[in-house]
Amino acid sequence: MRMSDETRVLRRDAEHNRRRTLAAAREVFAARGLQATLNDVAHHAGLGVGTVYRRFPNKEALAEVVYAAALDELRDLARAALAEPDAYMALRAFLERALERAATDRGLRELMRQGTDAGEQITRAREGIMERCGRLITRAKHQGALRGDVTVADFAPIVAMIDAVMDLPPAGGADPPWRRYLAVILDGLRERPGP
Amino acid sequence: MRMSDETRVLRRDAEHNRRRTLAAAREVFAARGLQATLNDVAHHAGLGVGTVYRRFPNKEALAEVVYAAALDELRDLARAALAEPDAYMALRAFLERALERAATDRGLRELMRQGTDAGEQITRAREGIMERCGRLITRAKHQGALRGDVTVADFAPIVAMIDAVMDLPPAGGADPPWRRYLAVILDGLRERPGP
DNA sequence: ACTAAGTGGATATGACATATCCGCTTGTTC
DNA sequence: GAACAAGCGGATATGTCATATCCACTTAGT
Repeated sequence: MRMSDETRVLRRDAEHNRRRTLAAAREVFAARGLQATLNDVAHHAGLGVGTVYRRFPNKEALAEVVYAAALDELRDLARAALAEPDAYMALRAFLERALERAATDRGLRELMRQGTDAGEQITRAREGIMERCGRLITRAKHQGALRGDVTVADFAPIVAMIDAVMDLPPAGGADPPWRRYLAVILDGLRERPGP
Repeated sequence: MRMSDETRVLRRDAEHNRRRTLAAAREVFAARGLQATLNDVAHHAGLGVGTVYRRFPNKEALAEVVYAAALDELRDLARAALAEPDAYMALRAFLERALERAATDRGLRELMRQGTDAGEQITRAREGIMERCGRLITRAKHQGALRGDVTVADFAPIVAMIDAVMDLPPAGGADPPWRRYLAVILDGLRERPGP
């Protein structure tokens, strides 16, 4: 009985190059987004294109390996947020952390944005995140912290809006503008004491 | 003395096709954005590619003719807003109208977004809009309607954020979601009575 | 009827990404 | 240390796509 292709033990140099490929992919995707080519990744890793294609059938498969863990982390973050007593503060903290992670990684952002094509694992992680954030929102409403008209459907648009503004450079020495806009939006969605 | 090329009188059929080209360009750019090809435009107009290239040297020139008037209108709208007594309400009304116009026209949106390449006239119109909105914002602050930390620099990001969310379909029979998000953001930037 | 102007669309051009192929090198095994 | 499977590199085939031109043919205007 022979091992399946996926788990076959690689020759030492091959394993080394696989790691180099993944590290390079992380950097390149983070800096230039998923539209970077496998040639870019290969050269950034100091390898030939053929070497990369020997390990990964195409860019999507590589991206899946690179980002599966990252998305799982975010999902765990969302799960942890559900344990907090104050749902509004938990949601806010989660968004800040998740977006902070996204701020330094164009590829991650593109993956979160696009509903389609991303692989099985990625899709499942994203659904997990959505589901938990939905529950956070519902609880925050019941706790009277969010306006009654806020729903899960607002989650993706909020992320999209901040995403649109994420590349703005931090003015002066302060932190980047997107944090302020996130605060504005979340603030705008708070329940206000009636007049 | 002969007329310059720009104002030369076209043969009747040529003039007719020029108009058809412009009309087709308006529709195609509005629906698919500026990345639509001149081939698309030509065929949508029922013309050959060559015919379009005879009148317009390239896509940018065509886009300039198509959108110069539209941007001038927006600039006039901004100018009119400056005449209103309540600067905050004027700004809000202007944004609603301008974005409403943009909502039905991808090409217009792309033109407003990209700082670069757009032609002379377009650039000037956009600068005119920015300048007037800057003054509106300043006045709204002095009138105590906007928070002290709001500046002209917030204008482009606000537009970008709404733009990111503009293609969301109107849920149910209501009006499109971007209006609500614009309201949320503007509301979040209002000066609040101290605690 | 003559001709300058206009027309269509096949096609040249050039950019670019994906993926493969194969002669050569290297790690591993016995 | 020989033999060989595994791995490597990168030139190149392939495919896609947008831009822009060219020229044989048609038509408006006089």
